[in-house]
Amino acid sequence: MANSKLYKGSLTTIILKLLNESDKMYGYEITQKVKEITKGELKITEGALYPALHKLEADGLLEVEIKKVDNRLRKYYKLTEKGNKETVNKLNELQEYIKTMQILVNPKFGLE
Amino acid sequence: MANSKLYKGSLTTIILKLLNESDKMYGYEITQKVKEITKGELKITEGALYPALHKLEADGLLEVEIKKVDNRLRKYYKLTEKGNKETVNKLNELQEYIKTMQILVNPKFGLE
DNA sequence: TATTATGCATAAGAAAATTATGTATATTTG
DNA sequence: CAAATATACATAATTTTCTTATGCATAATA
Repeated sequence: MANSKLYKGSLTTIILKLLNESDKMYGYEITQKVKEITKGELKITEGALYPALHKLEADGLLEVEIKKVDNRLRKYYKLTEKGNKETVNKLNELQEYIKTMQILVNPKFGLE
Repeated sequence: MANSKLYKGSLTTIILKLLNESDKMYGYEITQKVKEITKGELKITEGALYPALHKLEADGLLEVEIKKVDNRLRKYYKLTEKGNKETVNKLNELQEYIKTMQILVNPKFGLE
């Protein structure tokens, strides 16, 4: 995923947020979008992405629509209502995480 | 560790940073310090902490000094020179991670 | 024509955590 | 004073999440 292990656990948050912005996306599109936005910093591997998408679908956060484009299959994913709520949760957790880590790592943040 | 999975992968960074500030600490002290600083937000479990400390020691980032206090053992850990360098790396990686995630999650950050 | 890009998927293994124990002493509380 | 909690270490089984390695198939490019 990247040179740092910190990304472990954040894939779901990334997927949900991208779908929250883009209405619907397919797997390969997600990998390209992330690569583009992060200027190559972050590359989502298929081995991580597809199982993650399947789990989100199984959990009822995503729904799928299969389309054939240029004779190739695309599985478009979009957020369900439950998925929308979970996106909000995940984004809040990310902000919490960042705040907590900054307190731990930069003690000056804790005082003010 | 916390209600969010995002902390996965950040334990090493936390340990190194705390030792970087405090010169030397023992395991239990680390768990208490983290709980205190984060006001209970983050609780380091022993099952995660001790193996992590042992790995850092095996990798030559920490060195140990055992002391008996009040008839109980304490294993004090402190950073080696290698550990100091790795601390800098880990903190840089954390800043990079935060920056990247903010770009992904808050598109406005990407434009400036 | 061979490689790269597009598009999906899974399986084996590694890494890092959780959860559940285990041992032992010191202190506090009912 | 007995029981519970705090201090202090440790490991083992399991789970989660990722990497690495494949596999299949079509389209576009070199």
